[in-house]
Amino acid sequence: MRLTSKGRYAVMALVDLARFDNITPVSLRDISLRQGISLDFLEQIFSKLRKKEIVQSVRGTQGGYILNRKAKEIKLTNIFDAVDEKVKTVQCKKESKKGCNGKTTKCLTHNLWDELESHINNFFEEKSLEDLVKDNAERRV
Amino acid sequence: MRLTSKGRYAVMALVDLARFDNITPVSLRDISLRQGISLDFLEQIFSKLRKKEIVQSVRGTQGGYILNRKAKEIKLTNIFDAVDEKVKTVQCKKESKKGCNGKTTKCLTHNLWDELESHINNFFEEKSLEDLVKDNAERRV
DNA sequence: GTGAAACTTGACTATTTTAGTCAGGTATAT
DNA sequence: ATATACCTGACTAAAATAGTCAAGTTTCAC
Repeated sequence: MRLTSKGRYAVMALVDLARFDNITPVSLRDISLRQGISLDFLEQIFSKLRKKEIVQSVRGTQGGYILNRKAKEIKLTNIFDAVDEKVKTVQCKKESKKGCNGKTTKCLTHNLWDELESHINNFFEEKSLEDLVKDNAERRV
Repeated sequence: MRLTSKGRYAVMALVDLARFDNITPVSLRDISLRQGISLDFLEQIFSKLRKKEIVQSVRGTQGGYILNRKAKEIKLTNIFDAVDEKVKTVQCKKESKKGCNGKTTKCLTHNLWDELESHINNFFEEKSLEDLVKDNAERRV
């Protein structure tokens, strides 16, 4: 079970972005340099974040991105959802050969995986960008 | 973030195995048929489970595998550990370019990933094979 | 109005991981 | 003996990952 770079980078970049005043746009180039993430890759990620209205773009010189909502209102869930980072524990298809369709007939461990998925998603639903920025500020004191 | 088949199969197979009396060995062929898992793949998995002393093998005709410990004492952690299913949330290397070594200088989100890892591992440490078998028996009533 | 900075988009690709397969064994109950 | 079942290691096709690359468009600063 591992987290993909796309998901990890998305969060890293947004925490970086959220540290600023949210009025002056921050360029991806700066984030790229600070976080050591490829600029091209960041562009892919931010394109998705913008489509899901997590960030707003400002084009042209001095442009960049700013948060589209308050840091408090952006949960990890929203970020992961935007970049298609999903928690997948089961593989049972609608028409499984072993009769597991997730409803009437479940495989021996179906409940377990559902539980695990919820457990992880709960974590993502509770954490906001604000939490992360604060946690960081404290550690720097 | 997804669970690999190896980890999922290992748990499925062990739950299947744990339903029996733990005296008569259960053959991989049977598990393979019941759970729809390739026999060759199961052999790989059980080889690892045996090395970590989670199951015991009985060779020859009428042979198979039995649990090497009580179902209560086998936690998901043990199973995942045996088949090298690891929870990996960070990628920070000892000598990262951005100075994150996980100790003195941490990247902005290092704590978060550590927390997430613990959160998931807690789940695995609490669940035992016995829990899973019981949960299943109840649902069948 | 002309650069340069920065966002925008889509296609492409090398590498790694996954999820097995395959081919040979060895042990033992009947 | 022989069939059943464990045992081992090497191999491989397919999918996912982690980007790169190329060709734009927009807008600020001068």
